[in-house]
Amino acid sequence: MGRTPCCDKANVKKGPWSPEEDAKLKDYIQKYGTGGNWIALPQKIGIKRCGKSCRLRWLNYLRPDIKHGGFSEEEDNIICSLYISIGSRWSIIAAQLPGRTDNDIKNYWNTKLKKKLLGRHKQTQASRLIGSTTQESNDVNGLETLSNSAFERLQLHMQLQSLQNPDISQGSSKLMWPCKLNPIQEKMLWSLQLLNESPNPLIMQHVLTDGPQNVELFEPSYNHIQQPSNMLANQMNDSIDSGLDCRKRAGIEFHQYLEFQDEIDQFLSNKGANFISLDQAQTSEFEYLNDIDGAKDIMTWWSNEFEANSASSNSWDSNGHGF
DNA sequence: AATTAACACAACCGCATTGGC
DNA sequence: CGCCAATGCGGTTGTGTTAAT
Repeated sequence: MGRTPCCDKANVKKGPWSPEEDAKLKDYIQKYGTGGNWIALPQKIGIKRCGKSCRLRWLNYLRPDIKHGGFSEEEDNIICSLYISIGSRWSIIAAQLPGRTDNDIKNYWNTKLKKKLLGRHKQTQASRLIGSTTQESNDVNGLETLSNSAFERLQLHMQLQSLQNPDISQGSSKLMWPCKLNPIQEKMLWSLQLLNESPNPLIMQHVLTDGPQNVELFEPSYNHIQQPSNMLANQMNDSIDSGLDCRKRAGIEFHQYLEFQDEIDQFLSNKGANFISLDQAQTSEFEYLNDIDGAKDIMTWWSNEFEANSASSNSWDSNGHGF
């Protein structure tokens, strides 16, 4: 049973490509092209490789005009902007960066850029909670497990906003979400948490007590959704509910959350990059992303700020640019 | 100098999508 | 319209290199 393999695994070489294999593949494709059939290509060339492997090697390494490493600041900005807008659609992001491959950008994001933009912030959040209660510390750990593309995008978005309005992020007693979230962010949190199989109880408390009235701003499309009660939020303090139980008790169907996700994706697509005309009603919330240059300016400043602060590990905290 | 940890990048895997029949 | 092979794509793993101890 199961899937039929694309090639005879037993007679196929795996692992790093040798210079000879590279030369054979490159020469053949440059002379004759792929012939529209990657599966048959290895046999024609006389190398013991899977067709998919040949395709990957060509696209990611051997193809002419491929750039490796040395990402410029402008490329960083584009990657960040697009990641916030569309998430981990690496092929689309790569299409905006001539000479870059999706694999290269993905690796660059996962190993460098993400850490640069998110990793340090998480560390900052955790350090702020030193001295907090055990329950609160557990909540931070829970937040780590929450990390996914959408959540990272939300974090990036919030960070950009807090840079835009640093005053907003100060002076609140909220533990994890000290800044006032704009309605779409509230909605994203609400949606993400309820979709999550293991929602973070602290965030749930926030979104269930503070979120609903903000979410209502986005009506009428969600008038049909019964708002979760504050009692439910209190219960989250006592025990960690599964996301499914929570959804069930909130009286919300799964497809309604998917609508949330779609709307959020659509919203971010409209606001993050300047590819689609802006929705007038929501423009004021994301004016700083209305043009790509504005986003670039912020990202450039942010990147410089990070570099300037990276020498001393504590200085970042004192700047008040966090949540 | 040896060992271990962290990092960067190449390559693989398997699911989703596409297109021909 | 459904089936199936080829291709595309994103997540994950493997491997080589460098830094730290």
